[in-house]
Amino acid sequence: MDLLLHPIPRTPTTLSAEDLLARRRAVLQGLASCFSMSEIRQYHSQLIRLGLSSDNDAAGRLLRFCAISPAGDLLYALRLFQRLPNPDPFIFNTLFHSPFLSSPLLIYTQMLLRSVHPNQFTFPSLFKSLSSVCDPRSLSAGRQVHAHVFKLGFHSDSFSQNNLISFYFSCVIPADARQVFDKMPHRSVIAWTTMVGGLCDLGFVEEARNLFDEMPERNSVTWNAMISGYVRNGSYLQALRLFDLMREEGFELEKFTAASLLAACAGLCALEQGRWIHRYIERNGIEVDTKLATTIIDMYCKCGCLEKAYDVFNSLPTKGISSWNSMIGGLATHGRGEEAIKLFGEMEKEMVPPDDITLTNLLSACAHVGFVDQGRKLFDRMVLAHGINPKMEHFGCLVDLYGRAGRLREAEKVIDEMPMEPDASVLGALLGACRIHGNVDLGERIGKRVVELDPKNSGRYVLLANLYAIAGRLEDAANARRLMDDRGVKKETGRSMIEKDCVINEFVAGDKAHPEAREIYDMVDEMLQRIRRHGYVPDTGGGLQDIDEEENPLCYHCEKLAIAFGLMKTKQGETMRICKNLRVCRDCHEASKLISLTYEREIIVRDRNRFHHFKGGQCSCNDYCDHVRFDLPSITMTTSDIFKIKNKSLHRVHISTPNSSKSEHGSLQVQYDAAVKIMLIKNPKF
DNA sequence: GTAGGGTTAG
Repeated sequence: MDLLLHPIPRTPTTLSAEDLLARRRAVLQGLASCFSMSEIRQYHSQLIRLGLSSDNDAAGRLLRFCAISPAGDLLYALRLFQRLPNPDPFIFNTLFHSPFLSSPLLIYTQMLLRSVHPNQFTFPSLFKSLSSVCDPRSLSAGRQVHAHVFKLGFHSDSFSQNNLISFYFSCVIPADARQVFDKMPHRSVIAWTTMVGGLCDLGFVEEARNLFDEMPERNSVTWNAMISGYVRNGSYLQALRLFDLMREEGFELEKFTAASLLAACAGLCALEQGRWIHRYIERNGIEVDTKLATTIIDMYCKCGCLEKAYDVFNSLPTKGISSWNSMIGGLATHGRGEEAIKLFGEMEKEMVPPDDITLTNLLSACAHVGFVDQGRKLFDRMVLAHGINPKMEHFGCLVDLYGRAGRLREAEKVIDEMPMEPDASVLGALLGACRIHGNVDLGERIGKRVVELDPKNSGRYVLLANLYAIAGRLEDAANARRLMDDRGVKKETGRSMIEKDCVINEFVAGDKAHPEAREIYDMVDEMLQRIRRHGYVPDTGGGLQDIDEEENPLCYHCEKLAIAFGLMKTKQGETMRICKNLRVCRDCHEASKLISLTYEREIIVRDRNRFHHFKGGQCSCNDYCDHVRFDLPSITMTTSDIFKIKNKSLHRVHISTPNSSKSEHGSLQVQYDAAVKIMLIKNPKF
C-alpha cells in the first residue's frame, strides 16, 4: 500500500514531549544511514505515526534521499513535497539538486507562487538543473531566472554567477557566458576556470588558451582544465607541452592532471611518457581509483602494450565496469577476439553486469577477427540476457561484422530492419565493406547516402572514389573527388608518429622537414632494397591505388619514413611502435611484414581502426583488415581517356608506370602511349 | 539541522 496516498492514521500517542523529541532524534539519525527506498518507507511511516509528516526538517531528509540518491525515487519525493503545507527553501533546493528532475522551472514557479524566498543555494542548483535538462525551452527559462538573480540581489553571489556561466555554455551560447563573466564584480579563479573549461567544451581551444594566459591566478584545477581541454579537442601535443610549463611554474602532478596526460599519451601512442606518468603515480602514492585505473589501462592498450594493460587490470582489487570495458576494448582493437570473449566470460562469472559499451567492444572484437556467428549470437542475446537495448553503434558493429566477412546482403538486411534511421557510421561500415569486397553497385548506392549524411568528412568521399577507382570507373572516381573539392572539404593528411626519448617524431609522406630527413630517406631506400630480395613487389605500379595517400609516391609513405626512423633509433630486439591517423595501406602493410622478417624486429602499428603487430613476416590481423580482398580488374585506357579524366581532376588517382603491371596483387594496369608516359613522369601530379 | 561553483575513463 502506498503510504503517501493512504497515510496511516495517526495512533493516539501518550508520548511526553521529551520522548517525542528523543524518538524524532532517533528517526532522523536512522535516516542518515538509509540506503534503500524500503528503509525510507519505514522511516516515513514512523514519522507519520509521530505526527511529524509535515515537519520540514524530517521531510527534507526523506526527500533528499528520494530526490538525489541513485537508489531513490523522484516521484516519491514529489508526492512528499506536494503534501508539505509549508515547504522551506531547503526543500525546493533539494529538488533542484535532483539529477532526475525534468522540469526544474515548474518547481521554481511553485516556489514563487508559494512565496518561498530563494536563498543563496537556490540559483546554483537551479542553473545546474536547467543545464542538465535536454529541453530547448531551458534557454528561455534560464534567461528568466537570470533576471530573477538580479532582481533578488544575487548578482554578486559568485556561486550563482559561476553556475550561470556554466548554464550558458551548456546552451552553447559562449557570448552570454562571457558577458556574465565580464560583468562579475569579483572574478574568482573558479570563474576563470569555468570559462576555460566551457570554451574548451565548445571547441574554442585557442580562446580558452588566451584566457588561461591572462589569468591573474592559477591553481592545479585551472591547469588541468586547460590540459584536459586540449585532450578533449585532440590537441595532445599541446597538452603535453602545457604540462611542461606547469612543472616549470612549480606545480606538482596530481590525480586529475595525470589522468588527462595519460589520455594525451594514449592519443599519441606515447608509451614512454605514459609509462613515466604511471610510474609517477605509483611512486607518489596518487590514489588509483576506478576511473584513473581505466585511464591507465586504456593508455597501455592504445600504446600497443596489452600485457602491461593486463598487469594493471589484474592488480586492481576491485574492478569497475569501465575497467572491464577498456580491457575488452583493448583486446578487440588488437585483434585478440577470442581473449576478449574469454574475459567477458570471467566478467559474467564475477557477476558484473555488462553495459552497452561492453557489448559494443565485444561486437567489435568479433568483427575484427571474423567471428560472425558468435557476434550475431551476442547481439541477439543483448536484450534478453543483459537487458540492453541495441543502440546505433551496436547496429554499426553488426553491419561491420557481416560486411568485413563479405556477407553484404546480411549487412544490408541489418540496415533495412533496424528500428532507427541508420547514421553515417552505420552506412559507412557497409560502404567500407563494399570497397573491401568490390561490390560497386551496392557501394555506390550507400556511398552517395553517406556522403550526403556526413558531407564534411573527407574519408567518405575518398572511400567512394576508391571504390569507383578499383572498379575501373575512373570518371566517377574523379567526380567523387571533385565533389569533395567543390565543397571545400580537405582530405586529411596521412601522418605517422613514433616516439623516441619522450619526443614524438611525426612524418608526412614525402615530407623532408625532419632534421634527419636525409638519413631517413636513405634508410627507406636501403630498407626497400633489402625486402625486395625477400620478394617485395611495390604496389605502386598497378595504376589505381587502393590507398589514402595517393598524392605521394608509395615508397616514401609516412609509415615507411617512421619505420626507417625506428630502425635507425632502436636496438635489435626492441619493439617499434607507430601510430597512424589513417588506415594502413596495402603496400605499407606488405612492406612492414617483410621488414619485420628481414630486420628481425617487431613492429606494432596502430591505425585508424585497429592494431597490426608485425613479426617474423606475419601480421596479427592475418590480413583480415581494410584491404581489398579481390583481384582488381585490368582496364585499358587510351590517351584521350586519360585527358578526359585529367580534366575532371583525376590527377589525384594514381596512374602507374608500365613496369608495375607485374604486380602480384592484380592492380589495375594502365596502358598509354609514349607521349602520355613522358608527361606522367615529368608531372607527377598528373 | 540540512546544501552550492571549476578538473579524470569506455
